Amino acid sequence: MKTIFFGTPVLAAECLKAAIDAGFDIVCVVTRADKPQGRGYVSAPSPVKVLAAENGIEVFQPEKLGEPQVAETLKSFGAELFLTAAYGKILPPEILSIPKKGAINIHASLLPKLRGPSPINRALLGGDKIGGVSLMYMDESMDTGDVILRLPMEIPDDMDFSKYSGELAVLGGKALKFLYNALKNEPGDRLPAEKQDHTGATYAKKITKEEMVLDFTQPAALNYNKVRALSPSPCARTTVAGRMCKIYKAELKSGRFSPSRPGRIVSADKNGIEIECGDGSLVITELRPSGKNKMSASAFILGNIIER
RNA sequence: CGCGGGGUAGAGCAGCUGGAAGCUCGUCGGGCUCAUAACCCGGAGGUCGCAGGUUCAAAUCCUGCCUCCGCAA
Repeated sequence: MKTIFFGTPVLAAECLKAAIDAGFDIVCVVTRADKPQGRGYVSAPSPVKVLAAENGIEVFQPEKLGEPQVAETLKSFGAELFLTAAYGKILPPEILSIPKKGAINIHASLLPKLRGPSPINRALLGGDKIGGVSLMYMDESMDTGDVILRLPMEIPDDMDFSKYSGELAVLGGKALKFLYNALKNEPGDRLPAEKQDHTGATYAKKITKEEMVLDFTQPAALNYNKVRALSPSPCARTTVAGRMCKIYKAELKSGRFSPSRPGRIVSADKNGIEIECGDGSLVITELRPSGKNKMSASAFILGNIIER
């Protein structure tokens, strides 16, 4: 089944791999144009592009999707299906209408919950107990199309971003496998899909820099969720001993303190750096000071003076 | 040429206005104690990222390189 794949970041690359494994004949990969990024401002290919190159798949990197040439180029591949995963752009109607089997998006939430760019982070930030992936037909707005399949999974309290993404990638692989078989056995072009309940929709907007900073006047649980939702990237931050640090791991500790002073360092020892929050406290166990490597809290304490 | 901070003992750091390599933890040996992640005494462990240069003398100044990281996108 000739398919064109759209995607850019790491997660999309994992989906692409899963799609290849599932049996889709990926004839072309569309990904964002290389742009200068990272330290030194060097132009780097997207993870999807790298993977495509490894598999000998043609890569197409249009600047603007609206231009007629783009649609022409996409048509020239004669693909029956478009598959997207975190491509980052809304496809215009003239492109959506090209493949006869439709354009299907894989999204990391149980739609209509958490539509938008950061469903994974938001699920953890919100302390959701259930998450998953959805397959849907794309329409002209963000994640609002008819849903083909939802695969749910439980989210344990101690799950962090990297773990959750990993598990979602596995689920996504299963979803794609299902999709491949379903399309193969489908006499028509479209699979059965149900409309979303738009009244129950929530939106997972991007994480802002302000949100990454821990706020110790807030309950410890909230800060804990922040740490795990953003680890290992982009990472929750705060200043410890006067240094900006990324916080990779932390533990939750409930309890009350009589002279309530949020942000106070309760203790700093081998077990970590315990900081009082609005309700309970947060024990930082793994962090990275700016300009340094990741280290355990106990190591950090050895060379830094911690004032209570 | 986007901006910036590092690379010193197993770990985390100080020293960097040039002149005997240090701190905390760990580790090893011994001691104390009913006992201890406690305390006391003692020891081992470092080509100061690499390569040049300046100097009587460089971890410390200069040049190049390697490498790790933060910001911004």
